[in-house]
Amino acid sequence: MDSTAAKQVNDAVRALAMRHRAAAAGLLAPLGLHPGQEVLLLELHAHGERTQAQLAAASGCEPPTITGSVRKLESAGLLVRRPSPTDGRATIVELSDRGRSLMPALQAAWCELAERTLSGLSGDRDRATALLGEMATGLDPRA
Amino acid sequence: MDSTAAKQVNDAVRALAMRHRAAAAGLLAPLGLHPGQEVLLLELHAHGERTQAQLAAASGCEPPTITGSVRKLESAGLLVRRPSPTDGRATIVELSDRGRSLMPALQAAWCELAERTLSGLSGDRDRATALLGEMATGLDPRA
DNA sequence: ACTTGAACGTTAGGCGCATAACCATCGATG
DNA sequence: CATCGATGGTTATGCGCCTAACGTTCAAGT
Repeated sequence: MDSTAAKQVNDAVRALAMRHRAAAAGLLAPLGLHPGQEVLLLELHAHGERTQAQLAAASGCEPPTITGSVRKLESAGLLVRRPSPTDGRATIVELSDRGRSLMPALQAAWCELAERTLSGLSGDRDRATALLGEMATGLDPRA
Repeated sequence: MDSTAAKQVNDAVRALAMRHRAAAAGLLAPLGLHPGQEVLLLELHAHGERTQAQLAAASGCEPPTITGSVRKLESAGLLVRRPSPTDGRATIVELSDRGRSLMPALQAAWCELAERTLSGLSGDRDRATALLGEMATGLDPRA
C-alpha cells in the first residue's frame, strides 16, 4: 500500500471519527450528556436492565470505563445501580424515571446525528453504512 | 430517519473509530507513540517545520491539545521547539534527528494500519475511501 | 471440602481531546 | 502614534477511553 494512499485512508477515518464525535457533542450537550454516555442509556432503554459487564460488551469499552461513566450518570440521576440478587459480584444498572424521560429527546438527537453523517453522501446510503460495518469488522481484534 | 437505522449508522461509525484507534495504538506502541501523535510527526516530516497553529489546523485539534502533545513529543526527544524570529507570538516546531530516524518505521505502521482498515472490504477500496471523505466533509461544522 | 482459576467490579494513573479564561504579540485603524 | 480587535500560545479543568493491579465472589476440579 502506497504511503500517500495510506495517509488518505487513515486521515479520512480520523476526520470522520472526530467530526462525528464533535457533532454528537453538540447534539447531546442540550440534554446534559457527553458523547459515549448515550450508548449506555440506549442500551439500557433497549434491554431494561443490564449488568456492567454487559454494558462494557455492548459499548465496546473496558470495565473501568463503565465504572466511571455509570457513576457519573448515576450522579446525574439518569440511572440506578443495584446489587444482583443472584451474583454477589455483579451490579445491575437500569434507567431511572428521569433517564427514561430523556429517551425521546435522545433518540431524536441520535437520528439527527445519523442524518448529518450521511448528509454528505452522493451515492447509496445503505451501501455506505454497509462499508462502515465491513471496515469495523475487518479491524476487529478477534480476527 | 428510522431510529434503528440511525443506531446502525452511529454504532458503525463509533465501532470503526474505536477499532481504528485501538489498531493504531497497537502498531504505534512499539515506537513509543500514542495515537494522535503520529499525525503531528507526519505533518512535520511532510513540511519540514510548522507553527503550532498550523499543526492544530492540520490535525483538526484545538490549540491546547497541541500544546500538550508537542510538549510530550519534545520530552521524548522527537521534536524541537524554537521561537519564530519574525513573529514574537509563534513557536516553530520541527523534527529532531531522533524524530526523523523514526519516520520509516512510522510510515510502515501507518501503511499497515490503512491496510487493516480496508482488509474487511469486499468491494472497491477507492470507493470506500471516497465515501469516508464524503461523510467527513458532510459533518464539517463549516457547512 | 478445599483449592484454583475465571469473572465482576474498582482504584490509580495516563493519553488525547475539548472548552473557558488568560497573557503577549501583532497589525490595522483611528 | 495610540488604540483595539485578531492571533498564537498557555493553564486549568473535565470527559472518554485505556492498561495495570487489586479484592471479592463464583464455579469447577481434585
